[in-house]
Amino acid sequence: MSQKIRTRFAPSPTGFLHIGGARTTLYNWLYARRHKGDFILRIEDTDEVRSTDDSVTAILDSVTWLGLNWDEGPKDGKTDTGPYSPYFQMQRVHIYRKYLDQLVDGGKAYRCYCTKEELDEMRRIAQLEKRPPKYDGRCRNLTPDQRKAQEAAGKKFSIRFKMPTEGATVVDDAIRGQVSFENVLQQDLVIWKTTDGPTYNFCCVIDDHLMEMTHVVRGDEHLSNTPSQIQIYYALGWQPPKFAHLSMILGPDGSKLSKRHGATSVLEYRDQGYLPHTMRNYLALLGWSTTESQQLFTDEDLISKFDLEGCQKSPATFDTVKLNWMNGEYIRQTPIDELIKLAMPFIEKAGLNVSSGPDLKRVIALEHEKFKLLSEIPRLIEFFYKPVEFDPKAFEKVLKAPGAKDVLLGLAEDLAQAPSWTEKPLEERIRAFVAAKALKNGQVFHPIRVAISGRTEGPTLFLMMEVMGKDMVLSRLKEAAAKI
RNA sequence: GGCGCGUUCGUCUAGCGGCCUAGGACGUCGCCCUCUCAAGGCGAAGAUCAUGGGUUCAAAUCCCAUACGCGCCA
Repeated sequence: MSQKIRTRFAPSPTGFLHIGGARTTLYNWLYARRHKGDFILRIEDTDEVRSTDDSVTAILDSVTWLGLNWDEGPKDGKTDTGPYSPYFQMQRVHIYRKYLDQLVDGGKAYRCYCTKEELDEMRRIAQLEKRPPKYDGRCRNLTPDQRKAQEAAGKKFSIRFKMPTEGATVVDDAIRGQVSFENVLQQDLVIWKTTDGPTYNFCCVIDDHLMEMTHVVRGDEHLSNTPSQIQIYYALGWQPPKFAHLSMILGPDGSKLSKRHGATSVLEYRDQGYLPHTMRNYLALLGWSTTESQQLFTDEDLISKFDLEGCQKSPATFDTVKLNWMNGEYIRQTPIDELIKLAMPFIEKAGLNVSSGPDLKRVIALEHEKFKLLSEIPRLIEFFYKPVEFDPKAFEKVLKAPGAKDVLLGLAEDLAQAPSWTEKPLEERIRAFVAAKALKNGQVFHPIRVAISGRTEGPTLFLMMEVMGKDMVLSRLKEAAAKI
């Protein structure tokens, strides 16, 4: 009988959740969901200096917004829930201590009394001699007497893990296959700091084992640490989980995605008006694909098709243009009522009052296919709710054109008599007006559009007039004419 | 410096020895639709598969070097 799949995302709360972390979270989540397993969130806050509560909150908000629900982990910045609680590493230090003692007592780890200065010196000499700057293991085989002497001298110590000195450690990676590392070349890494605290590589092993992780899916940057971690599993008599190392995400210039490429925080994408589903779909495709090279996926689709084996080994460049296209696709698929709910915060933020004036539902429907970001909705609909602001170029080119003023005035008079203010009759009436005056369509249609919206581009004209309403259209036609 | 990873259209990718005169998607360009802008439809351009050697009747696909990029250790 196969084991229940358990995956985790284990961020350090030293900043916001960035795009790379979001993708790692997504892949872990997808894998767990696909196999009806559990997805766990764990906060790796052992770096007391850099960890902040705000970061914890930002990360939880980000993962929540992305819609990647976790089965165990923090409930908020301080408390958590699940059978393996606590999920905050700082609350687990006593556990790490226990296993640390076990390793030291078993001769698998040892006290290292070297000071920072000594280590720096060691490194300097190694570099001069063109040797790899590796810890030379001078404290590895101290006699009890030598240790006593060091401690009598009041020397502080860190704890190092004894790496095997021969053979190789093979990482069986779900994405990269078997990657082999020679043990001699690995250092005796510090698992407990002089300043009295466990190190990342140590906690990670203990927690992943105790929390019964079956798969560790994480960024590429951890691949080189994996052999050391595997050896710690062995030293504790444990079976390592299956690993999968994801390639990095690059900015448009080919360097690692960072702030200078624009938005990197998940929350920034939320604030720009991307839909969570867009992020899930786009991020899934950034480094993973199906053989049919399908682009648009429902969540069910994604869950049923996602697989670690289909992941790309090479780094991927984040492409905002494609992200925008995809967001447009999903906005178009969003029913109007739901879209309005999503758009309201952006409309309010822009200070646009839509409580009176044309029916918002109809206005949104008019522009629906144009939205790529929720944040651009206010700009595209504002002229329905605010006095017309003429685009200077449109004003010059269209309204200043010969005859435009007469057209607007004539039309205002004619339309005032219109018995019915709906799209079709309006179109017929205006076309008749064009014919009667022996004008061309453009000579009438364009000035109307600019007069009532201030711009040259916008929704289909006659329906826009219908939605705007007779009074607003007529007064705008007259106002525009007066300004020419 | 050592070790590790990577390299197919501008971008994301398909490809796992013959179906590849390298397919799809985004973007770009053209045409159609048309009251503008979008959306939509149709079509086009775009990759000597990083380079150089092998292996094989046959290589983007297997092997070996080199280059470049990146990561980790410090």
